[in-house]
This record gives sequence, structure tokens and C-alpha cells, in this order.
Amino acid sequence: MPELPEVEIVKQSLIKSVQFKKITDVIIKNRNLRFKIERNLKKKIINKIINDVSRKSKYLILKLGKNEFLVIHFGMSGTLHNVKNNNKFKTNLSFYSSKNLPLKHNHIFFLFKGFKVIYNDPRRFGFIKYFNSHKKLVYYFKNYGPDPFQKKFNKKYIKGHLKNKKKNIKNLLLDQKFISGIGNIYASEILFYAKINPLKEGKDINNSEIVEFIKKTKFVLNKAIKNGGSSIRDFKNTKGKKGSYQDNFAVYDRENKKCKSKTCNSKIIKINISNRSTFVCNYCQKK
DNA sequence: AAGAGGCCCTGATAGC
DNA sequence: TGCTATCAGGGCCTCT
Repeated sequence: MPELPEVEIVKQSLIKSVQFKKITDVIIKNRNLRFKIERNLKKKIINKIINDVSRKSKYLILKLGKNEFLVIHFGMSGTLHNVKNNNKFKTNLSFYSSKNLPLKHNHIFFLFKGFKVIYNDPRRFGFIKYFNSHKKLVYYFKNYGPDPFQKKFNKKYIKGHLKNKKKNIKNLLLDQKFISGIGNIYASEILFYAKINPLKEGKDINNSEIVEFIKKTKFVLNKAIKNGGSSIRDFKNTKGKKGSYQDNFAVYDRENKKCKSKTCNSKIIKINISNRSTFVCNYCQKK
């Protein structure tokens, strides 16, 4: 699921409930996520205070105590749920909020005084990693490209990276070593707004397209955050809070529908790029 | 060395 | 109803 906007939404709601709170217990039901959760994770984080919750691209970062960190990645299907100790489900934390906590795939329980935060992940592509210093946290992210809201996300950097690249721009956007935070949905959306064909090779993207790309990336991601992210699939019986940006998709999941550009009568088509669905208006996004 | 493709996993849905 | 096939928001690893 979560790309940058969805993780940002989780961050914003999580910080309200856990900042300056102590983790009183940790229950790990299933260690087999994308990477196996280390055996002594509980020992390392129990009784620690969460002093901050931040985000780097699609990663959620919990700062424990003064110099320890817990990094959470949601993979394709990871969600966090906030449940009060009387078991009443609180809807404002889970991104795909459902009225009830899902029955299956609740892998990790973080207990606090009065409530608990539960990591749920059906496909188990997500993971949780612990770092015992800021230095190690920084080292972990050393190969990741800039988050689109960082200063380094600028014309010079992008131009330098696209130079001589034969890879198409859609795949380049999904490469987190280039830019981190953009996933399959927002890659299609951003390229539509920037009027760049997804199959265009990196080296063929010109200066004005780069400027437009930077502008539209921020525009699309900010708008998605404002709308609470995108909720594509939904749990049954949902009634809780969910994102609404999916209603604003210009191209994603709009195959055969009319292009939203006022001056265009074309239909959005779906193409396959490296086995990922890509949505494009071939009229607005000429090669 | 860059780039393409396989693979990890469960669940929802479409088609027969 | 119940099979099978396909697809899903990610990213690491391997092969060429």
C-alpha cells in the first residue's frame, strides 16, 4: 500500500497517540515479515519512551529514548491500528481503518498504558528494524535518494541522475535509490500532470520537463496528503476514516475512462511496464 | 554497471 | 459451489 502520502498520514495520527509515551510491553505473534524480526527486539524496546515519530520516504521512524530508533516499513499491505485496552477500536490511526481490528495477520502488539498499537500485514512484505544509534540509522538510508520534500530534490540532482539513463522514467521513479517515496500509484499520477510519457527514457527528459516534474511531484503528493492519502482496497464493513485521494486520481485505475484534461477527448490506457500497471493518456503525454 | 525479471506472501475478484 | 488464473500500493536479489 503505502507510498509517501499514506505513511505521512499514519505518522501524523500516530504521533498524537504515542509521543512521550512508554512502551510497557511488546508481544510478537509472528516474526516472519519481509525480514525476520530479531529475537531480542522486545528486550531492546520495552520500557522505552517514544520521543518522536518521523518519516523518511515510505519509512516510519520512531525515536526511542535519546538515541535509539525503530523503523517501520509497510510493504504492500501493512497497517497500524490503535486499540484501547477495553478493546474498543479507535479508527483514527489505521490507514485502512475498518470498524473492527482485522481478525488475522496481527503480527506485533506494542502496549502502552491504556491502549495498544498493532502492526497488521497480510502479505508480510513490510518489516521492522531497530537501530541503537542515529549514526546507524543514517547509514541504513545512505543509498536512498532524496525524499521529494527535501532540498536535495532539485533540478541539478535530477538532471545529473537522468543523464545517460536508458531506463524509462516510470521505472526510474520507482527506483528508491534515485528518489525515495514515490510508488506505483503516484508515479502514474505525477507523470500525467507533468505531461511526460512513462516510457520516455531518462536521458531524453529535457530541462523544462524536469522543472515541471519537480513541481507536479510536490503538487500531487501534497494534495494526496491533504486528502488523507489513497485507500484503494477496503476492508468489509468499513465505516472508519479512510483516505479519499483515490477519488481524485487523474489516470491511476482509470483504464478506458475519459482523460480529465479539459482540452482532451482521449481515453486513459493501461500499459505494462516491468510487470507493474501504468496508466497514461497518450495524447497528453506524448513521447 | 545498468537494467530486466523473479520472487517473497495472502486475499480479492473474474472467468469457467 | 468450487476450481484456476490474475492482479494488488514494494523492494531485494540474481542474472545478463
